[in-house]
Amino acid sequence: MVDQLLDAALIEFAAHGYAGASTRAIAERAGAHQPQINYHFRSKEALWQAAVDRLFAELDAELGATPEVLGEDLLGRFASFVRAFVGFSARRPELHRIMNQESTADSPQLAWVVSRHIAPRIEVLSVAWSAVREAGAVADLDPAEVWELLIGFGALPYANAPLRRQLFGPVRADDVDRRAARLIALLAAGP
Amino acid sequence: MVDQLLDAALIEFAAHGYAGASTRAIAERAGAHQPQINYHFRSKEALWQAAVDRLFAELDAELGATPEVLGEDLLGRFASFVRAFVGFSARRPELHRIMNQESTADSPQLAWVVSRHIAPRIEVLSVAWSAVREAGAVADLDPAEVWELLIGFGALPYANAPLRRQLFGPVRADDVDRRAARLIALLAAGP
DNA sequence: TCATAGTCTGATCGAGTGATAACGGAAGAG
DNA sequence: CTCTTCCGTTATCACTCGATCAGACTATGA
Repeated sequence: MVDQLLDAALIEFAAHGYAGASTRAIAERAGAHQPQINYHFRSKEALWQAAVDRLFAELDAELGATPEVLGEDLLGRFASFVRAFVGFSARRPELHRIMNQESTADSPQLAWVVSRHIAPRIEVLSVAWSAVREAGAVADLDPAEVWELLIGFGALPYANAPLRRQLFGPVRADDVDRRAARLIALLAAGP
Repeated sequence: MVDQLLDAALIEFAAHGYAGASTRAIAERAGAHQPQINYHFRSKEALWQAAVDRLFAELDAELGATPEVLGEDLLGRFASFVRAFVGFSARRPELHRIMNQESTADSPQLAWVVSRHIAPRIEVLSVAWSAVREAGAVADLDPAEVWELLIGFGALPYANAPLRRQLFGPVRADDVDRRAARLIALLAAGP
């Protein structure tokens, strides 16, 4: 039941934001009753944190499972990372939906997720990108710009899938591959 | 008073989403009492629509005021448009905050804003981009990808300014110019 | 068989939500 | 002066929110 509640919570929080999602809707989606949320988790906020924790754990599992071809060059490794990231963003749009919802104003939720999840990953990305850049394999962008391109072009279209579908119709079958390739070329060649 | 209510509504809706923003908070921010919202507008939804309408009117005013150098080439005109768009997104982050909030799930609000505001502008952008591309001045991207780069790289960092500030500190003075230049180079050279 | 721990259920709490009605006052027209 | 119209204020409506509680159900083990 804990897992069903976390699944339902992710969908509801991603769709309506922290304030807009109701514990009753989450419970109903999970096939449970509303007080079970306060039984298995202390509060709505604790449920939100648990759901976000699990989501980032999924992300790490997917990125860590990147097949690292032995001896592959730095750029090849970075390209694998980009492909995995785009794939995860398409399969699990909830992560960036929640982040976009909570990044519009300073809030305890934003401070919590930044210090616990985002900032450490920015650090890792910065180190990795500096290494690739010093090897001369990619464009002259700072880590912040790389981050912005990853999120803005690699994840946002999936986070805003309902809008995108209304504008451009159903997504192509090779959408993820095509987007990852474009993104890698963008980061390699640069503007 | 109508203008103060619209200003306050934009800030609250952008920060907390349609469901999460309360009419009392909007009224208090505007220095008014809550029933005045239902007096000047029919309902919370009508207030939201009026605020969004005014926001898109501001966007049109800014984009329409783009200084069009006589005889300037197609790419130059498109570059001016990009600069104006990035500048507006930085000065008025509420637009993309609201769009990101409402694009995470199908809703009456999303359908309304798409048919009334987004779809027509997509149409204009597509025609303009096709003209620039056929002139061979820019990269081989479809309009959907251009749209995604404009929003994802040109607007999202400002929509998520609270997150961005926590991660990368205060923004540089030349942030808008720098971003617009990068974006123009990206669209001109392509991946 | 009984006791215990873990989980679920229904009822209910106070607080906050959008919306409405009744009333008051200010300004302009006749 | 009086009537009318516009706008603001107060009070209150029914509803939903997150949270809490007592009691019921289930399973395990002594």
